Amino acid sequence: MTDRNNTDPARMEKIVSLCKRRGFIFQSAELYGGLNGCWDYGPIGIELKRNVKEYWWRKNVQERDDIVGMDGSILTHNSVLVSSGHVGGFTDPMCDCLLTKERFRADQIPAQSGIVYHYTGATKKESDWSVSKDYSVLVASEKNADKARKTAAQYYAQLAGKNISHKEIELIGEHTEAITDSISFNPANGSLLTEAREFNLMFKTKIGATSDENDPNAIGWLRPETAQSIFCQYKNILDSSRVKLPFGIAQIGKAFRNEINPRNFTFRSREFEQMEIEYFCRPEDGLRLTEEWLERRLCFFEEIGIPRTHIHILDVPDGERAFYSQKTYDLEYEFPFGIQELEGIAYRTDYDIGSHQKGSGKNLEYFDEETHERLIPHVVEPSSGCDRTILALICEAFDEEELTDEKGKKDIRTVMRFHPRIAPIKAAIFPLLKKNEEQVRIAREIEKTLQPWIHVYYDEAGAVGRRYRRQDEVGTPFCITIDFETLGENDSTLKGTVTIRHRDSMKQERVAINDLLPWLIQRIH
RNA sequence: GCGGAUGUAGCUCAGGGGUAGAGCGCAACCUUGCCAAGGUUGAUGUCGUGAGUUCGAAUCUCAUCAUCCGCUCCA
Repeated sequence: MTDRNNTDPARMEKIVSLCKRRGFIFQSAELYGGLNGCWDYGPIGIELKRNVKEYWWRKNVQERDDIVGMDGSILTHNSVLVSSGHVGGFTDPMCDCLLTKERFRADQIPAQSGIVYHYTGATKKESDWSVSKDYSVLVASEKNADKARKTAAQYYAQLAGKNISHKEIELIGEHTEAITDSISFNPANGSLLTEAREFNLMFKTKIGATSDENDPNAIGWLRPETAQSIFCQYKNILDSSRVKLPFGIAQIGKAFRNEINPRNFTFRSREFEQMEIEYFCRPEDGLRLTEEWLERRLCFFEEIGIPRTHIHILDVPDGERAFYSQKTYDLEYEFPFGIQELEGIAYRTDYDIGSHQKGSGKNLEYFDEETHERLIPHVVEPSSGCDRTILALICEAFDEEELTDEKGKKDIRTVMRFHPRIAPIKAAIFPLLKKNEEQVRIAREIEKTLQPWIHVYYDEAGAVGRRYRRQDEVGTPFCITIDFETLGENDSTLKGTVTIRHRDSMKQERVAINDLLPWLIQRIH
């Protein structure tokens, strides 16, 4: 098994740098110092992202009879997220140890009893430094008074500054108190913890110009996941689309989480895009369909250029899954900053539709025409992080190839080895020499012919070798060069053909201009 | 949120209380008959932002924002 902590920061830095240099990804509001956890896609990056989203949509909606699409609003009704459990449960009450600064989940601290030593402040011996700040230490009994005093002195020594020893601290206002079942103290050292603070990971907003702070109807949220709008519209889609169990609803869209600590380039962002399917089924089919979706999703990643050998399948064990999930697979990718989740495939049982039936008071049961049975559908959810997929594709594609020319000179070629079907630019078109009017004319004609069908790029600047290398850095799989053979010089049988240079092998072949479009479409579809 | 580091041209980075630097890249022209870095010319920076110290700050101090590393977190 690969070391989960095997990281390569230097490689990641090169990737981030290339992303900026070539217009894949920029930091949001960089002009103003940057907005933490937000990123913008540039001209090349957006093409890559569109290609991935369009391919996902094609495979999961257009090429299937049993899945339909939707696009829900980002602003979300308060009740939706109350019913789903996000308003109450999407928070982590956290507190910090005042002495070690270690962080704890407030709800996971064991209750403790003992004697608390309270202090109101401290002074430093033989100096005029003093501080009046309350602090307390919990110890098992009064026999541990020395330990309590030492811990308190360490705390105040820290406040006094660097290089101050706890032995130089004189404590003020000591008094004791017996206490039972307290969760205010660090179990490891007895130090007082900070007050538990709620970290709600959702962005809250007010709806309406004259909204009242206290009116629950005026509270709105930016959705923390796209799934809830699907669950809320499940009944409308059922009634309007003539779908029958099992069926799916697919959605691609933005979601927002106020992450405590955005990290690792676009991997953990506060604003991100999800590609989700909620696949509704009968209870007895849930586990089987979870396995089917796992396989289908692995195929998808393979088809866009991430081989399944590069994906780690994590069968999330009991106790680590969300409470409603009976089975969850995490698909993880080996990023240069570590192995991290790309997609989750979760069997969510009837939790979602059940919660909204309960929360709304409306009947959301499915009526089976054949068996005359009413049931709450179960849900299998393949949920993919779009931006994470893009980042994985960029990391997977990035390559620095060492070349040696015939004179023995070494050279590094930076090349993005995207699968042609997701490559931002499918083909670049070059006249061999921009001074040759006939070559330029034909190149422009080819550009016009291909443009309605595929994304192409025309370039005539500098030597053709340099233009090839420029395209390598944005991952263009094919370069079309209009040369002297195209004009019929040297060999009249080659008239009307062009050179196609392959990105990965750098090999060349000749293709007739009239065959170009089908030749390309066959390779990029 | 805590601790450490960093922030100077598009990228990578050097420098350093008194005129803003290099390489690559970019633009134009020349050259170029197929894999970048040959020639000539050129553009680009409030030295992350704000405040303080100073006759003078890109340089020193503080704050702030952002990025990276380590913790923590990721229903």
